[in-house]
Amino acid sequence: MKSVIQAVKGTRDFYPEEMAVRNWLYGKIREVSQLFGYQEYEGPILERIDLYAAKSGEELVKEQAFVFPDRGGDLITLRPELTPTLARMVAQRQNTLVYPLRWWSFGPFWRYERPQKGRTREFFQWNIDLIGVDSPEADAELIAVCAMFFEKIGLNSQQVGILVNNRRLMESQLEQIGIGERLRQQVFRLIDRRDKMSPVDWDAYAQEIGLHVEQLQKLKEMLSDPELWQMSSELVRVFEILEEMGLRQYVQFEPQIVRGLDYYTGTVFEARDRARDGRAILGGGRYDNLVADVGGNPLPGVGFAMGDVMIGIVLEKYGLLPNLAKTPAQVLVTVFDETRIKLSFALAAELRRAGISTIVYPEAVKLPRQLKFADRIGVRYVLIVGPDEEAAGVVTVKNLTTGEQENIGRLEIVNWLNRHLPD
RNA sequence: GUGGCUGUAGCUCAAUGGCAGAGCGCUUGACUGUGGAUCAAGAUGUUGUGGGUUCGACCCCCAUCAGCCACCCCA
Repeated sequence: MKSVIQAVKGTRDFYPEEMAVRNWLYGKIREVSQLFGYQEYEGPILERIDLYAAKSGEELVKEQAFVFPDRGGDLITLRPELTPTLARMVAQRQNTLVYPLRWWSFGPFWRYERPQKGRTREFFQWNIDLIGVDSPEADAELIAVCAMFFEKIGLNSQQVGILVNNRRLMESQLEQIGIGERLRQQVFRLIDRRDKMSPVDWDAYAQEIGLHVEQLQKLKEMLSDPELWQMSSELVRVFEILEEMGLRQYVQFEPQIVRGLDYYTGTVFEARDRARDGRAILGGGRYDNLVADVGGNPLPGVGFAMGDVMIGIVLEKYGLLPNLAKTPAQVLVTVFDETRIKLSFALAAELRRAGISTIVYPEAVKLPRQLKFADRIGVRYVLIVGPDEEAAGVVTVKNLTTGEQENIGRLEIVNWLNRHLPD
C-alpha cells in the first residue's frame, strides 16, 4: 500500500461509480444541447500558447496553465478553456461554414491552481456556443439552454438562479458618471469584488483606483438599482424572450455580474446556487471580437461553459444524483463444478448472442460464494446448471431481488429472460 | 503564489510523552445445491515521509508530500 505511486495533485480517479455519474451528466448535456439543435465537436487538448496570448486574460495563461516545451522547443499548453480553440476552428473555415453555427462540446481541461471546494486541476467542461448572430434573441437562447438544462436535471428555480447583466449597459452607465475606457477594466474588477470585500475595504479600493466620492456614490446607486436593466434594450428583449419560453423564473438581473474574462462584450451571465453556496456553477456571455482576435474576420458569438465539479456539488446537495446500476450485467451464470464449466460458458454465450448482458463465474468455487458475488455486484438474475438441471433439461433461475426461483426449460431460457428482464 | 486545519487498519475515527484500539467492512465457520439477516472465531498497521528533542514520540519541534478550507483567479 505504501508503495502505490501518488496520483497527480488535483486530479480525480473515476472509479466505475464516478464514471457512471460523469457519463450520466454527459448524457443530460447531450440531450439538452441536441434538443436545441446544437452539433457536438471537439478540439485538441494541446494548443500552442500563442492561441491564449490573444485574449483569455493574462493570469489564466501565465499562472494557471500547464505549459511545457515540446521536443522542437515550441511552448505547448494543456488547454485551460475551449473558447479560443473554437474561435480558431471557426476562423480556419470561416468562409465555408453555414451560419449561425450551433456547437457544443464536453471534455477535459487543466488549470494549475490550488485545489479546493468546487475546483480541481483537471476538470470536465461543457461548452456551448451560438456563432454568427449578435441579436439579443441569441443571448436569450443560450440562457434558455442553461435553464432547460437545470429543468431536465431536476434543479428548480428556487434552488438555482441565472444572474444576468450586460457589459454595454454598464459601460454606458459608467460613461454617464464620467468613467471612460481608461478606468473601465479596473472598475469592472471593482464591481466583481463587491460581495467579496467588506464595505470599508471596497470603498478604499474604489478610491485607490481613482474614483471620486461622488462617482463612488453614483456607482453604488447603479449597483443597487434592480430596474437598471430597463435602460438596456438588449436586456429588455432577452427577458421578454425568456418570459415567452416559460423560463423567466430562473433568470434575474444582477448589476454586479460582469465576469472576469476580458473578451466579453455584451450580455454576461452566471448561474449560482440561490443559497449563495459556493462559486458559480457556470458562466458565459457575448464575445463579438474573439474570432477576429485569432486572425479571422469579425464574427459575433455567445456561449457559456459549465464545469463538472461545481454542478456535481450542487446536485449532491439537493439529492439529485441518480442511483445508477452497479453492473451492466443482467444475468450471472454460475459454474456448478469442474465438469460443468463448459455447460455454463456455452449457456452464457447463448444469452449474449441474444443480447442479454451476462457474466459467467470464471471458476468452480462454492455456490454460496458465487451467489454472494452476484448479490454484491447487484446483478438481478442468477442461473444455475447443476446435475439435477442437466438431467431434467432445465435451468434454475433465481431472482435475487425477490429471492424466488424456478426451473425453466433449457430451450426456453432466452425467451423467458427476454420477457422478465427490465426494458 | 499566500495563509489556516488535517494525515493512525480497506473505510470512519479513538488513544495524558509510557504495551496502537473501536465500529463498519473483510476472511472462515454455524449452512457439503443457494446471496442478504443473525451468531461465533480470525486476519489486518514502517501511526504520510525524512530528520530532531527525549530514558522513551501517534503525541513535542523542523522539513517535506498529500488532502481539505480560505485568498488570488475562475468552470
